[in-house]
Amino acid sequence: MQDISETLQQAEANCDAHGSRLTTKRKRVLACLLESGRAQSAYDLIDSVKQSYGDHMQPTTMYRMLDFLVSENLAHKLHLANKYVACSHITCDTCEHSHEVPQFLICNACNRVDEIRIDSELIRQLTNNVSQAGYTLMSPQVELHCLCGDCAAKAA
Amino acid sequence: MQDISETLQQAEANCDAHGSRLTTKRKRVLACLLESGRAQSAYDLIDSVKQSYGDHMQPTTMYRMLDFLVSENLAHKLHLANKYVACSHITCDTCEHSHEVPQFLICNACNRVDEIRIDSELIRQLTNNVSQAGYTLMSPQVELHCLCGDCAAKAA
DNA sequence: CGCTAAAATGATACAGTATATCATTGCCAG
DNA sequence: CTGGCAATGATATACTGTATCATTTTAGCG
Repeated sequence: MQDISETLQQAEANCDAHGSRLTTKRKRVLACLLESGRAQSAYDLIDSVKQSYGDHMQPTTMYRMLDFLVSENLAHKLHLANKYVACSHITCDTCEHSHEVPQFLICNACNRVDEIRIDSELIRQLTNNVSQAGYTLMSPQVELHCLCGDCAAKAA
Repeated sequence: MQDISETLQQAEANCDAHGSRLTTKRKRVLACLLESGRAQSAYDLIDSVKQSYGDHMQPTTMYRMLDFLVSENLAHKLHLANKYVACSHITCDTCEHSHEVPQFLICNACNRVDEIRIDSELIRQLTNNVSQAGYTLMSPQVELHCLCGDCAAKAA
């Protein structure tokens, strides 16, 4: 597990590299996402930021922060859960991962999220299914409702 | 394309077979889903039922109807879109399909939905990914944001 | 430096999705 | 025919997300 402030620095560097700005507020939201390591709703994050920094953000503001982070590939929106999660590849040097199709495993119980890479052959088959059915894939992101190891153990 | 009233009869028979009841209201909701052939939100369906039958259902009621239909495998909830769609396998004689992992292709533009079967080898790989990451799959349902052929043609 | 345009943020209101809770009705087994 | 359970009604409210317009901050430029 990487140091969070280090990750934030890297994120800022990534933004600088193509002329966008990781402002204080944006950084706070990202920091909260990184610290929790879990998926959080926009409203969860409003609470987190308030808690950690005493900064009360309006919903509109929070959604703007999140849109920015997602557009910069610093975070992902999980549509299945209506929550957001930090990208697990921020500190990778290149953008080689950003062009892969991510597969998200979302723990229904504790909102822990693991972002794993899908085998490219598997993606090929999925998209093949899609085009055979006459559809075009828009946002190739696979999300699955799961139970993480810890929560499965507790439940048993 | 199968006749809708025939599908409804089959659905009722399926319910009877294990002692649950496809009441008038439940049947109306299912009929609306079948007629449209598209994904509809709970509130869309309230309008549809009102339109077709003059029956005004409260949100609470509609969500109960939908929970029932989903639990009977007569409909599916599409979490990506927060919408509901009729199961495309109601009229299959056995429940052989219900144990497969469905893959839903959702048209972002017109909400048309196709439910296709995923190759079992592909499922094996997906679930393999999941268990290697220490997770247990809860609701194995793959949903993908797409554009259907018609809408892609219009957009061009 | 001071101006200006664009980017970022603030503030208010509201639309859309979903659930909690308690009351009432209808059905059928004994 | 009645007691209990399944189904539905009714009201309120919580959660998720967006529209709109105002204000502040920043970067670039003469």
